[in-house]
Amino acid sequence: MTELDKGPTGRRRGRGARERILSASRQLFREQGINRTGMDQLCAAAQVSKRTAYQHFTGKDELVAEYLRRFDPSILSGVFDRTDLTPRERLLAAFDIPPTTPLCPYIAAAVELHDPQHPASQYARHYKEAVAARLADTARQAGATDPEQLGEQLALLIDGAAARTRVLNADAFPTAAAIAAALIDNAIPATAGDDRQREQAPN
Amino acid sequence: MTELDKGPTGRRRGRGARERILSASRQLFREQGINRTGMDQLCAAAQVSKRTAYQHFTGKDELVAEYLRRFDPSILSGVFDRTDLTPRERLLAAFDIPPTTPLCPYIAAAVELHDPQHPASQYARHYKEAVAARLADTARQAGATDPEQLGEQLALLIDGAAARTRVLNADAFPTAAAIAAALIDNAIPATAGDDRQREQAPN
DNA sequence: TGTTATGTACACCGCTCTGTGTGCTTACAG
DNA sequence: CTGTAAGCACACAGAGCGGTGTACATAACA
Repeated sequence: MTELDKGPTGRRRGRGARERILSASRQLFREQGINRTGMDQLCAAAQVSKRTAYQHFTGKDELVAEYLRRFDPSILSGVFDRTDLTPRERLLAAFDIPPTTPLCPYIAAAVELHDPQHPASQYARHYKEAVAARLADTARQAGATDPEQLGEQLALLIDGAAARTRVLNADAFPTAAAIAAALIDNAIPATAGDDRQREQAPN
Repeated sequence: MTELDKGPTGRRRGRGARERILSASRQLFREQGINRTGMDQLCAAAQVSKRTAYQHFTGKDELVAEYLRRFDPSILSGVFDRTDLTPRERLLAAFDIPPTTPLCPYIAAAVELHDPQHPASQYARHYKEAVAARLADTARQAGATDPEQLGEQLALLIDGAAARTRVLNADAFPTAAAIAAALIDNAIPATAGDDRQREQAPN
């Protein structure tokens, strides 16, 4: 129901099937999981004939991979580009996830597909590595003594919060953010960076 | 091939079907995932007729729940009972997982089943809460100022390492252990506990 | 106008899945 | 030896799955 109803030319059906399919994927794969969402149901939700879907994607596997590739915008990468925040604040902002996000789709895909060679699994791996790299970059800007290590640590915290949120059905990101604050303060020398003028994290 | 071959009376087939089924579950659910393991395949591996399987379990859902319930022994709970270790060492020992363990089956089940109401999902939730509680207990023995918080933090690290190991296909537990060491040292006052005589973790 | 790319409708294939029905065999206890 | 509980073999139902074939409709552009 979000942007399912306007193709590139404003028509409700007709041209723009690919975008409607991907939009429906984002909704259904998250709500029901990948394996529990059939192509029939997905096509019905996208108001697209099954035949058309298979003209845009060679199979469900390719659709799933493309679904993951289209995910990133503004979920995390937006955080790193916020120039209104100091590097340290940007690192912490990565833990301010909207509670609407049920589970990191990359972890979900890797677990559901259960095949490390699946295109979507490979993309999930690359994405996670890219996030860790961006965290490391930001850690470097914040003056961390070992930015790569801090980036990897923060990435692990994000994934832990995502997994735990899913299993426990309760938001685990505040806990992760508290750990992150402690790690960041430990990793940045007292005189480094440009934003050490904030108080010690409450932990 | 582990203990598939000896029922309660030592017979290879015949009496003891239930245990063979659960044993095969442990193997196949971990190797292939729950959804990708059919009852036919599972019964074949257990050398049990399908009819017998459905006389022991009302359905696959119940089997999956029982599979999870039978898992805990010695995977983590063994760590907490090791009296040869100091409390602090026990907390860290939780991160020394054998590399044979592909992914925490509780996270895997929660993601694969995708239904928080599923009996197995509920058990996974309870189990994760129990582990956090035991970590908190041990943290209290180690003299932590806020044991509940430390327990929750360490539990999150374990789950993060498990999830990240799965997605990246690379062991993330060393990273988690390093964070854990830092958190533990931060959370235990300098004079508390009985084992502060160890060197600073290399981080 | 006509051509072409795009999308539709719908039946259909082969496969796998969970779960049953039925009748037969075996192991063990009394 | 015999009764009974446990297990076995095997076919089958009913549904859902991913994916295809065919014939038709429409939108965009020349």
